[in-house]
Amino acid sequence: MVHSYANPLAEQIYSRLKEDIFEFRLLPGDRFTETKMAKHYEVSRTPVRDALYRLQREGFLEVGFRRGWKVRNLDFAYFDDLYDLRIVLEIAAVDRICKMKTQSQKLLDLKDIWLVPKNKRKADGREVARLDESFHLALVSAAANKEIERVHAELTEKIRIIRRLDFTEDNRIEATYREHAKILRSLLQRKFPDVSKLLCLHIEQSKFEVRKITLHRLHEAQVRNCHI
Amino acid sequence: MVHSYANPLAEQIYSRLKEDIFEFRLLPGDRFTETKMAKHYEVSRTPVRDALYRLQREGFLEVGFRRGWKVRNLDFAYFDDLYDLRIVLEIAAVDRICKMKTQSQKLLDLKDIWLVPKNKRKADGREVARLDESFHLALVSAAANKEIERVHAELTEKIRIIRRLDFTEDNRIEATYREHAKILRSLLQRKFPDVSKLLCLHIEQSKFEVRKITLHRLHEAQVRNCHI
DNA sequence: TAATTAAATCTTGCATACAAGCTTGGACAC
DNA sequence: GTGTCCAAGCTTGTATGCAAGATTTAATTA
Repeated sequence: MVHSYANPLAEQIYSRLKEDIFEFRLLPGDRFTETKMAKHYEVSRTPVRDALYRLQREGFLEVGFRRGWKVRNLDFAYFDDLYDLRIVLEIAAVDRICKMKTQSQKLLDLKDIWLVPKNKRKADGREVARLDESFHLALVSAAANKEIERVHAELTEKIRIIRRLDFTEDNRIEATYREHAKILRSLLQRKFPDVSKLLCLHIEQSKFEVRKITLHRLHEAQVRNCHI
Repeated sequence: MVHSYANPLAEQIYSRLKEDIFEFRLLPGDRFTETKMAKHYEVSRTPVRDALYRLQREGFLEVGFRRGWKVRNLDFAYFDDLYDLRIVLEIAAVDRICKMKTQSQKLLDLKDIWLVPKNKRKADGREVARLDESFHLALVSAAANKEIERVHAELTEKIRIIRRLDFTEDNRIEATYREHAKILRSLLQRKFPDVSKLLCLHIEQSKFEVRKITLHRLHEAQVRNCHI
């Protein structure tokens, strides 16, 4: 029951749809039908439906009974709740880590990425965005609770659409390196109160910055892109 | 996009399947096929598939590529992780509640159920199990974060299958009333350190008791029930 | 002109047909 | 007796047909 991949086509459509949403090729508020999507991706309605319902459960889409599909609008109250949940989970993770007897290898590996001289830092926004996600996922993974990890990973997917925008300005990239370094150093010394405070501020700051940027970028995308 | 219920049949099959799993009519480890389930519920494979995949993503079932379905085995490491996540979320909830300016009505309503004289308490296990769930859901709901609430509600569904068993013994029902009363009183006085400690112990204790009972009950069910 | 209504169209929900590929059982070789 | 290989049968993945009901459009009436 371990080997074998399930629903190859449905999986593929799921990924492509999600990417279209993330890249703002499908814009918040856009309406469409299953038949149109099936035509667009050149498959039948069945795998499209599977993908759509999965994305609906994950909160990216809405569906009305015989009334078609709609990309969910960006809702800052929703993202605020997600960021607050993220703080809860990551603080819980570092709490658990600080109480552990042995240092997790996953944390030590992070040193090679975040505790490096300035000239070895990455400068590309997309890459730093990916590294930032990996950093926080690794923190939670090191806490050794699969369910916390799973929920945190799902949450990470949900905020990615706006979180990426935090790395489109150089000073934000620098701030990320600075703050991750401080968090990591404190964590390796197991100073829970310090880590806790630093992490909380770090996430709150990111939440704030992203909110500033998002509306602007969304408007850009609306002007630039051709809809599907 | 608000009115209208989606997929009536699929929804119904989902509920019936879940109930069959919860009531141990479908036992952990049981294998079955989509066609058999469709015959059993007298519908086509389509709504059955929708329900099955939903239950798979929720962690109740496993599916192999063209190899059939299987009810997931009870895994105590999994439930331990869920209980730990539950502690994290509920502690976070009471933390938020203690920091609020005004008292939530949802909490005040709980007084009528849990702060009552002994002769007004419920004695039926199933009913107390329901009330216990409502108590903890209400705590988290009062914390005013929809995403924490959603994750906690999903988690509640996942542990229900074994959590119910905690209320099959009278002394456990009494302990629940006693502990809920203490938690509620401390919470209404916003004594976070007290609530935090009481809640943590309460959930840990429940986790421990349930673990003791589950294997025994599961064995009983295996002997008693006819499989689907 | 505005409101109402009825028909046509659209969209999803469910049933079913077919195909790809996994599993199993038996024949066969050694 | 044991291991290998092939074929038949299952089981799911995908495509498609049809029906219920929601939406839209246009005609009709006040």
